[in-house]
Amino acid sequence: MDNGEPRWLNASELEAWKAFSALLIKMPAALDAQLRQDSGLTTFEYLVLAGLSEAPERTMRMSVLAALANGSLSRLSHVVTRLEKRGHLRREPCPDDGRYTNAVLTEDGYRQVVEAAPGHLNNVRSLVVDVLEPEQIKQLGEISARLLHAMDPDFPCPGQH
Amino acid sequence: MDNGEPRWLNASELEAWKAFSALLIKMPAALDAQLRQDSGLTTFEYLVLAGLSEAPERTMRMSVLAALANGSLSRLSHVVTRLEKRGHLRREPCPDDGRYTNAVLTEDGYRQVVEAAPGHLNNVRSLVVDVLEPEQIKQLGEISARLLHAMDPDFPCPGQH
DNA sequence: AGCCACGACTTGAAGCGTCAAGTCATCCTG
DNA sequence: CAGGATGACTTGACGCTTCAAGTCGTGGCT
Repeated sequence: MDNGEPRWLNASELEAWKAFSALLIKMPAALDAQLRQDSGLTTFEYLVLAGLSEAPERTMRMSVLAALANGSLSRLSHVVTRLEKRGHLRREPCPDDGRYTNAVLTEDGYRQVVEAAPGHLNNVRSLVVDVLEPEQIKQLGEISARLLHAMDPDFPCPGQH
Repeated sequence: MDNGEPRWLNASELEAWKAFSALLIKMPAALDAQLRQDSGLTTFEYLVLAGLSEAPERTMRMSVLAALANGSLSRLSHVVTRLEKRGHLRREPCPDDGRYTNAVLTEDGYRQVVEAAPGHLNNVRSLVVDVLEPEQIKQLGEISARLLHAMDPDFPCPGQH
């Protein structure tokens, strides 16, 4: 791992890293702020509801949903408890296998997503997509895929379509 | 704001956005995990200590430090309280103007940074810098600068050196 | 059948961040 | 030179995430 002298970043690497690391902090905050403001949802909650809204039967297993929203099962369980109290979804034991739990979006939860989605999309556009050149969007996609693959080899390797 | 029909993302925009948004969640978690594991520090705490270690007198005003670490003054105040309890730094009222508070890194805190820095640097290399082509690092820097500028016009406009 | 291991979730406590008030030193205005 | 007004912090409460146990079906082994 830590073999001998550390290799410091050169000037251009450092500049890129500083900007990128600031982005890693501020972009999620900006996305969260809009959703919180306009819909009273966190990004995580939005991902959960939006994920369910596109699933068959508007139903998904907890663990699948957790992966989709990039969070732990424990975190999801707490969030589902909150969303259940608000009436956006409900839990159901999986009929086929009692070890699994399904989350099911309610009508109320579906309305919530439909209401929140355009504002969120708009925000993604104005903060990211519409800010960059088409070329840069492609670059960002490739860079992101590479970095994800470096963190988790299960992530599809970039460079193969 | 929400003028008429929302414009959905096309396929390549969507792909890029999905990868990027996953990255926004997982990269900070991966950076935090290493620091937490190896040094018992959060990224924010590390930025605070590292910032102080490079400042003249190893001293910095709270509000400057907060900006440097991309966080609110309130958050910094809580963190400084914790770090003060651990002996990594101490508070001092600014001698020139009693409204300001300075944070001063202790010897103990300095050792902490010196110990943590190589592992963190190594992690930044293995998760980001060494994963990308030099060309991509440059692209990532430019993209990040643009996105930061879109969120906060005070951030130096990209394209002018 | 009965026992056990496993994996999917759930739960409670502890830690961290945010938000809204509150404190306090200095400046500014009359 | 009083009496706000301003701006830099501080504090406490609350909400969310994590971490470590705990619960509970199933499927495999004997």
